[in-house]
Amino acid sequence: MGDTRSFYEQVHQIARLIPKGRVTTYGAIAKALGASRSSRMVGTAMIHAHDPRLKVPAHRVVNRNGLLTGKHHYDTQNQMQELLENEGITIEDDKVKDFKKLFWDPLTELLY
DNA sequence: GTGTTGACCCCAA
DNA sequence: TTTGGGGCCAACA
Repeated sequence: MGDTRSFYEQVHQIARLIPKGRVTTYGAIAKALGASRSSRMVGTAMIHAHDPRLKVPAHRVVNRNGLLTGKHHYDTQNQMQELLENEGITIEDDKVKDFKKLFWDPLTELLY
């Protein structure tokens, strides 16, 4: 409300809060911003987040099934997977193993 | 002001 | 189980 920052910038701020070794979803970020129907925009915001100066862990954002839908936007086919595995996450078939356990919901985990 | 584009999501069959 | 179609809306041309 009355926020003049771009939607992308707001998405980036939330994404920076995702703990190492955890993941969240496009939809969850959208919901946390009060724009639950704008999940596609969250994905678009991740394309802009590719700039390392922004320090946005875009690899920790996956779709609602734990699928690595954004992997094609990285330099190599398995870079996203490697980044996650470096944080202790196991990937099977382009999906996050134990997704439910590793899922970090900005709404329930942030404000309590 | 209009049209197009998506790193999505939901639901029906 | 897997597909396919419709809806969504911020940003950009």
